[in-house]
Amino acid sequence: MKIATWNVNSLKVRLPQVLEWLKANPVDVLCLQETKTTDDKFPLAEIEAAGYQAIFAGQKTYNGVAILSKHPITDVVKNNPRFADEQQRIIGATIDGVRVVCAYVPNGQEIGSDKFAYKLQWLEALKDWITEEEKQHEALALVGDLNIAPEDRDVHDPAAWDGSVLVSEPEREAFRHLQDIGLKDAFRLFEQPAKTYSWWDYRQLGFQKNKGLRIDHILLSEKLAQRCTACTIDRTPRKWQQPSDHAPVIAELNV
DNA sequence: ATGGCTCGTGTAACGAGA
Repeated sequence: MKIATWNVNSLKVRLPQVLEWLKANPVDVLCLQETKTTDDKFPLAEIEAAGYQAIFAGQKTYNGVAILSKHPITDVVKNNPRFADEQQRIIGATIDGVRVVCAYVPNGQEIGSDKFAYKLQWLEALKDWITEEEKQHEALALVGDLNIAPEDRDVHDPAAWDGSVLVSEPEREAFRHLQDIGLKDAFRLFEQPAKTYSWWDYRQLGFQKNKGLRIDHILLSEKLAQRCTACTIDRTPRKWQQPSDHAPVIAELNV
């Protein structure tokens, strides 16, 4: 199974690129974040025409997540049952025996803000819920825009980013707590080129200068990590015209 | 020091992202 995650920053704008990318990268499962569209406007027909089923949880203007799959999707869950949330940030399902949880973690905006507190509470509740899910599904993948660069090597300029949102110690601690419950960062299971990132600022030629962060992740339960044979970030669509600011992350699983 | 771009909304700026 090939599983991928991509923050598309508006599915309406990016749909042609999603279809183009799937044509070149026919993954089994593609998790999307920031679809920014209500469910009644989700482009289901186009996605089905490309050979994928889809489940989605969207809202107007902000957030929104979806899972595209070549294979049957069962036991769909929307949102974290342990955390009341107006924002559509989680969708999960079982596909080919793998529990897939697609997450769009809050950005946090600024250290000390209400949004930052919400981010940390959200992550704590996510960890509690995933702990329960792991008991029922030993093959589990938590994937998405986790909005945390877990280590300094995931940041183009750690000094410039020091103490700011996405790299702060409380956020990194929350990321480690996800590792404490057995989740493995698929990207770090393998030798990787230095300065590999998944997001680059639209401004100031961020991509051209590789001023990026690795904030999109595929985290695997221990059983699944043992069956992971590769994890890469595909920079190609970031070079396209009118790109998302994020690039897809792909993992290959021997399941 | 700040903002620098790209979304949606809605049709002008503005909030939000990261």
